[in-house]
Formats: sequence, C-alpha cells, structure tokens
Amino acid sequence: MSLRFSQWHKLPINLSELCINTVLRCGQSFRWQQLPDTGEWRCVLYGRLISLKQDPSYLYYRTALPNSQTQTTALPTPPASTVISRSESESATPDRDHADDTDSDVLPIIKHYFALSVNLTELYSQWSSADPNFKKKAPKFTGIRILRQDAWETLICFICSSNNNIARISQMVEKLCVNFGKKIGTVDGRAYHDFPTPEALTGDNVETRLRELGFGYRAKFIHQTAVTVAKEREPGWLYTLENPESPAFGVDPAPGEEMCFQGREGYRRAHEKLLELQGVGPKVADCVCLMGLGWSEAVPVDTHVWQIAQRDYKFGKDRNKSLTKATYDALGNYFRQVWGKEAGWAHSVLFTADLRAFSEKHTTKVEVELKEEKDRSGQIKSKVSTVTAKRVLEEDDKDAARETKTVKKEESVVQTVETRVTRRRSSRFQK
DNA sequence: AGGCTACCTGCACT
DNA sequence: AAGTGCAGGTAGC
Repeated sequence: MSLRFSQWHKLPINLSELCINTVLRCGQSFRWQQLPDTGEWRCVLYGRLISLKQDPSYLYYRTALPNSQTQTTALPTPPASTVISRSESESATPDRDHADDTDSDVLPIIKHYFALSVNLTELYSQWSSADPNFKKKAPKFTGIRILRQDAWETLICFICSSNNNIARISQMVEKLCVNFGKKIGTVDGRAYHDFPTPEALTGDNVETRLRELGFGYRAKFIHQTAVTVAKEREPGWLYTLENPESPAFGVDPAPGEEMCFQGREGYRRAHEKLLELQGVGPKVADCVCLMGLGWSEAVPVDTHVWQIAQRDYKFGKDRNKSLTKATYDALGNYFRQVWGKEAGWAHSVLFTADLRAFSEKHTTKVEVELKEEKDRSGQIKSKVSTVTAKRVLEEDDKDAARETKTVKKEESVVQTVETRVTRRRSSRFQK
C-alpha cells in the first residue's frame, strides 16, 4: 500500500527536555532511520509510520496515511498481549472514521514513547546536586531521556545487542522487521515494516533463517525466547512485568510501590523472570526493565558502565576487580543510592557521554595547511595541502601531549579550515 | 561464587 | 592488502 505523509504538526519542547538526535541513536532503540538530507527521523510504532524532526523550540511530527481516500487503515493495534490487561470497554484506541483522526492520534503515541510527562530538567538538577561527576558531565549531554518502548521489541533487540556493536545491531533489527514483520506500506518506493510479533518468530525454520541473515549465535536465543513467550507463558505474560505507573501504550497508569535502594519489588521480580529467557543475562534484563517495562531504577551495567564506575566512582579498586554477578548487583544498588528512583535515566546520560560516537575525546580536529606551487609565469601549478588531524583530548588532559598525525596529503581544494570529523565512525552514522 | 572459554559477524584499524 | 581486535554479553563448565 502506498502511503503519503500528513502535514507537519508541532509540539513545543525545549532541547533540554528532549534531544531526538541524541536519544534516537544512543543505543536505546535500533530502529529509527535518519534521512540523509532533511535530518528527518522515521520509524514504525504500533503499526504507524511516524516521522520526526526537531528545532530548538519544537518537535515536529507527522504520520503516513493511505494514499487513496477510499482506503481505510487498520486500527493501530497495541501489542496483542497488552489487551488482556484491560477490559475491552476501556480500549484507548480512538475512533478513526475521519482522516483527521488518524492523523491526530499519533500525538499520544509520541507523548508515551518519549515519556514526555517526565520533567527531565528537574531530574538533571536533582542528579547534579547529588553527584559531582554527573554535574560535570551532564551539561554537554542534555535532553537525554529513556524511551518507553514496547517490552517485546526491547527484549529481542537487546538479545541482539550482546557482544555486538550499535551499527550491526541496527542492521539485524532491520532484517527482523523486513523478514518477519508486517509490511505497513511504502513511501517514495521505500517499504516500511513493523516489528515482528512473538508468534512470527516461533516457526521451525526461524533459527536457520536468522543464521543465514547473519545473526550468529543469537539466532537460537531469539527463536527460543519467542517460543517461550508465545507458547510457554500465559498470553500477555511479558506485560504483567511492567511498572503499573508506566504501563504499555493505551493502558491507564496505576499507583505503584515505594522505592528502596535495591529497586522496587516489581522491578526485582521482573528482572528475575526475564533471566529465565534464553540469551537474557543481567544486563539485557535490566535494559528490558528500564526501556521496555518502565522500571526507571534499572541500571544496565555493560562494559561502558563498568569502566565509568571504575574510572569515576572508584569501583573495582579493592576486591571486586572483575564484573561478577555480585559486583553487578552492588553497582546497581550504589547508583540507585546516589541517583534515586530514576537511576536508570541518569545512567543513560553518562553512558551516552561515554559512547564513542558522542564523546569529545574521540573527535578529531582537522587542520589544513595550504601550499601553492607556482611556475615562472606566476600561474598556480598545483596546490598541495596538508591535512593534519589532532586528537582532541579531554579537558582534564589538556596538558598532556597532543597526538598529531598526518592523514591526508595533496588535496586539490581546501574547503574548510577547521572541520570536525568523528574518528572511527560506525557505518550507521555515515552520510 | 569467581573465573575461565566459546560463540557469529562485520568493520575499523594496523 | 591480509590480519587482528573488538563491539552496550550470555551460557556452560
């Protein structure tokens, strides 16, 4: 089905409250694609193709609708299994007899997905007053919030993430959608698919197909987890693990429990239950708790966070020099004591600040030196420029020697005197 | 309990 | 230009 976009709508929001250019590529979701020229982001959420862009004052959004007036779209269906947690009479799906309705009902999806009811600026100031390191690092990384994603999608995406890099995770998730997800429609000849249901990944040949698609040993985990969720658990089981205060899209929030430094009871139960799934260890379970189940206190500890803990929080200096299960738990408890109920949100800010693609210390300052060679008549015979790249070190290391390296010679044209390029860009960020 | 190793693949870097 | 190490871990000893 051919789709066309509605006109842009806008929502007033400050970049300190939300920065989509950071949030959509810091490794929370692996599905958003940025268009090369316009900087526009696109993704299918709950069966709806959504397009976003942002300036300092507004978040702009639009959705794709059927091209033909006579065609009617299917209702946006929340994950089938969430329906069980509410009665049919209180379905949150709005009436969609008119095109205007199909257009406007995207706003609730966006507000839910970005958890816009949470005041991020307030949280940043709380974390800053409680933690000097956060106060130091955070100002360069504002507007980073935790996305409220679908639990099933989050689970599978983070099973893919193990021992893997963001670029390849994104490739794999795209393959999942294209090969096993429902096709939503095409825009400008490009097809868009939704994320596959658990049932779609339970087939006997799924593991083989996934291996052929390059999933490696994760193929087995994905298939096995799909079988477990779809056939060996009650319908909607995954969604019973959600934080009632932050439920799936379309479900009304309910009061929750009190927080303690080990995390709320519901969080600990969810974490424990997720560990029963194949390919889910403590880190993946925490990612699902945080981003897919609404447990804001979950702190996923990966290699980055472990390094941050050692470097900035004096962890691992004494006994626990390796990341054992005991150390893992101790770290989560420690960060929850420092940052409080939204520890996972705070962790995400520091994690992003440490990601190669965002980190200052891995960017390179390019300096261009131009030499002209002229012949006897004064005509320019050739231009030779030397481009030197200086790795910009962190502010702490300003006095340290700068690493200088010649990267390119004999440029015919000099375009900029100072350009910032990212070292070792992953393919995802190119173009 | 802590400490190994194997596991798939692609790509940046040497 | 071929070779190596690593990327937001997990399972199984």
